Formats: sequence, structure tokens, C-alpha cells
Amino acid sequence: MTDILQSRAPPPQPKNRLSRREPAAKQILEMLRERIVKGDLAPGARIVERTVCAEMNVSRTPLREALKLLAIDGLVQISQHKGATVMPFTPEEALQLFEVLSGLEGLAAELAVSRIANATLADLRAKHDQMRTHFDRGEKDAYFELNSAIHTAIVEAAGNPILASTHHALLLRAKRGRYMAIVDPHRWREAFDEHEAVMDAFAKKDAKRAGEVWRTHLIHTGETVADVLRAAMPD
Amino acid sequence: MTDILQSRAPPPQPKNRLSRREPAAKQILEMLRERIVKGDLAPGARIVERTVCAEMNVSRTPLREALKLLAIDGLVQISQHKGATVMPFTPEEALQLFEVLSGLEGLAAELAVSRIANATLADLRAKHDQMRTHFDRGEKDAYFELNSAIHTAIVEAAGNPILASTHHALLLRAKRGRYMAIVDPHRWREAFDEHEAVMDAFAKKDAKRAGEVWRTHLIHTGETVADVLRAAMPD
DNA sequence: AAAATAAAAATGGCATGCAATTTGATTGTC
DNA sequence: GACAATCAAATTGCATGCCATTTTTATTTT
Repeated sequence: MTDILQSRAPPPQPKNRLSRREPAAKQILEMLRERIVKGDLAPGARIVERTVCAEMNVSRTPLREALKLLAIDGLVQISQHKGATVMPFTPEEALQLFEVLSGLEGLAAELAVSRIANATLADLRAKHDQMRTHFDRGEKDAYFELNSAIHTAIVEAAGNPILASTHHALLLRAKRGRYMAIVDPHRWREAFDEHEAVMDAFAKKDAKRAGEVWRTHLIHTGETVADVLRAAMPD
Repeated sequence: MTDILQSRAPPPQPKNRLSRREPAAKQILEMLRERIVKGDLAPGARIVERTVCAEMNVSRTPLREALKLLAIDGLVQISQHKGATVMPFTPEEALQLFEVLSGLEGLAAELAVSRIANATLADLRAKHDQMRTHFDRGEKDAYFELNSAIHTAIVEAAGNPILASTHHALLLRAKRGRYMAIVDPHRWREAFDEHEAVMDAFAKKDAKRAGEVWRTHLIHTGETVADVLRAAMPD
């Protein structure tokens, strides 16, 4: 490791490193987050400071900062003197996560109905229609992309920044499920129907119904993810 | 302030400092949090690193860590190269905060109705009855104490740790309103009635109604806090 | 007085080193 | 072989020091 440290002093123009484009801490954070979310780092895996420091060629300071933020996000677990490990993602946690998301997004939908601007609603509808196309063609990736965008759009349409940020934080954790969720056709249709129902409620300005439908949608999604996780888990 | 620094070198046995009972960062965090929540540090006030470092006799490292955590909590604002300032607490923010809390606690109430254990429910009722006594006697402090306990108890009865921690984080911010909220008698009665209504819904195992009542209660509380803030603000 | 400029003070973002604590592995003992 | 004692590796929580930026503040200059 001393080699690594030496290798950046001797060079005439030390322009390399990680490049100072972005703070090292942020780069580490994003790198680790992505690897965790994508399942690249297995749940329960230890994250040894020295190792990562050496790999990324940074000191402990930014790494530890990143780890603490990830711990707050619920992606890693830091236990005293045992270091950081990748937080396991269990079916139970998925259910809990989506349960909270249902409360948040259900509220968002309810509020959005009366607060959304016409132009934004039109935009939302456009997204939905485009998503329908992908649904019809069975294009999962494109569908998911728009699906996420729609969920976020509804939350933002509620016009409550605190709601939006709280939602964002939880969604980050929930994304861990996405990469495993190979949707079963029947559930896919059901999910899409729920999206249609919400769009319908928006069109009719039926706030209460929008909220109810959306809450249900989120709960169902949670159950689906939990099922997938259960199926994917050996024990 | 240099006096403070000097005063710890000369002594023979430097046993003081902050005492190493708890991590310095945590002590600073709690100290700052309390002072902000209680309004001891005025909204918008700058928090100068060096000054606080000198006062608390710690280095910048733990202080900056504490500030970052407070920023995540939404109690301080950190702008590039301008440092940390105490986040203002506006009527708008209060409304937003309680709006989100209504989503969270409303969900909690709904879930709790079916998940709460009998013993816990009995405990909850006991708390409520005791609170009624304080209400009748007009004992604000004791009332508020139990009021908080009841809200938290309902959230915990939902049996969802993620919901509980999300709620906890937001409640921390909302507490800033508590210390200014000199309740108007009419609103106080209304609030208490809402508590009664929830207890009633719990008794009848009417989840939906519990959720509705509780959501309304939180929204009303938000409006009350916002009113107080508006009244308390000169501009 | 307004504007331009220079000097000082803060902040951001690290790297490095250290003492205290804890965990784990190694070794020695009964 | 179970159990205790020991020792090395890790981790935590800081302190300290750098250095580049960016305000802020003071000082000059129009």
C-alpha cells in the first residue's frame, strides 16, 4: 500500500488521482451505493476500510464519511468495532419499506390531484401513455424507467419538498429490489392496471380514490418484491 | 476564547475536557440540536466552526461531522464556503412537515389497529386516560408529555421499524414548533377530541377510521403550529 | 462616495498519526 | 480437547496540519 501512496508523489505533474472532478467522498459514496444496490456487493459482506482505501486510493476520512451516509440510508450496517457490512435485504424489510412508501406516495397522490398543474398533468399522462406502449411490447427496461419517473413525478406534483426528500431516501433503499424483480406477467398487468386507475382518478380529480389506489399499488409492489426475494433466497 | 484554550493546559491533571464518557461528536450534536430546537440559537444564525471548536474544546473533525448530521436532519443549512447556519423554521415548513407526518402517522394508526397487542392497547388507553386528567386540569406540560408518548406509541404499535425511524427523524424537526405552541383553548379541545376519536376507533378495531382521524389530527396540528409561527413572526 | 484591490478569515476536503478499545487468532495450560 | 491467557490486526474517534477556494473585511484608488 505504501507503493500506492508513493506512486502519486514522485510524478512530475500529479494530475491523476481520481481526478478532482468531484469530491472523493462523493465518488466513493456513489460507487459503493451502486455496487450495493446492484447486488454486486453481497448482503452481509464486510467492507474493510483499509482495503477500500487502497483500492480507491483515498484516505479513511472520505471513506468513513461515505460509510456513515450509507448507514443512514440503510444500505450498510455499522456495528461497533466490527466495521461496516452490507445490510441484508430481506423480504420483511421489503414489505416494511413499501409499506412506508405506500403511506408517503398515497399521500402524495392525494395531494397531487388538487395541486398538480395542468401542464404537469399532461406530461404525466404522456409518460403513462408511453409506458403503456412499452407494456404492450413487453419492454421491461423501458417500462421500469418510465414507471420510476411516474412515481417520482406524482410525488413531486404534491409540491411538498419534505415529502419528496423523504420519499427519495426510501426509494433508494427500495431500488435494491428492482434488480431482482423479474416480473411475473400476471402481476405486471395488475400493476399496470393500477397505474391506469390512478391516471383515471387524476383525470376525474378524485383525490381520495387516487390516494387509495396508489397506496394499494405500493403495497402490492412490496408483496411482489418480497415474494421474489423469498424465492431467490436459499434459506 | 483563547482563555478557554489556555485554561486546560496549565492544570496538573487534565481530567476534565468533555469527559470521554461519550464521543465528542455525539455530545456536540446533541448540544447543538437542543439549542436549535429550543430556539436558543436563532434561525439564520451562523455557526462558526472555530468559535464552537474553541467553546467545546474539540477539533474541527467531530464538529463538522455533527454539522453534517444536523444538515441531514434539516436543522442546519450548509452552503458552500458560507458555512452552517441555523435553518429557519417557517410556517410553510411546519405545514409541509406535518403533512408528511400525517401520511406516516395515519398509516401507522391504520396498521396499529390490527397489529397492536392487547396489553399495548391497554397501556395506550391508560396513557390516554391520564392525559385526559391533565387536559381537565389544564396542565399543559404534562399533557404534552403524554401527547408525545401517545403519538410515538401508536407509531411503534404499527410494528414497522422503518416507519418508526422515518417518523422519528421528522418528529425531531417538528419539535421546534412545540416550544412556541401556546395552545389556544379551542384548538386544545379539538385536538383532545381527535385523540378520543382515535381511541374509539382503536376500541372498535376500525382501522380505516383510525387512519382518517389521525391524519386529520396531524394536519390540524400542522395548521396550528403554522398559525403560531405566523403570529410569532414580525415580518 | 463608489469602485477596485489587497489582505485576512472561513470553509471544504482531504491525509496522516495516535491512543484506546475490541475482536480474533495463537499459544500455552490443565 | 476444553479453556484461559496472550498478542496481533482492525476499528473507532479524534487531533492536527495542508492547501485550494471562496467569502469577508480592510485598504486604496479613482
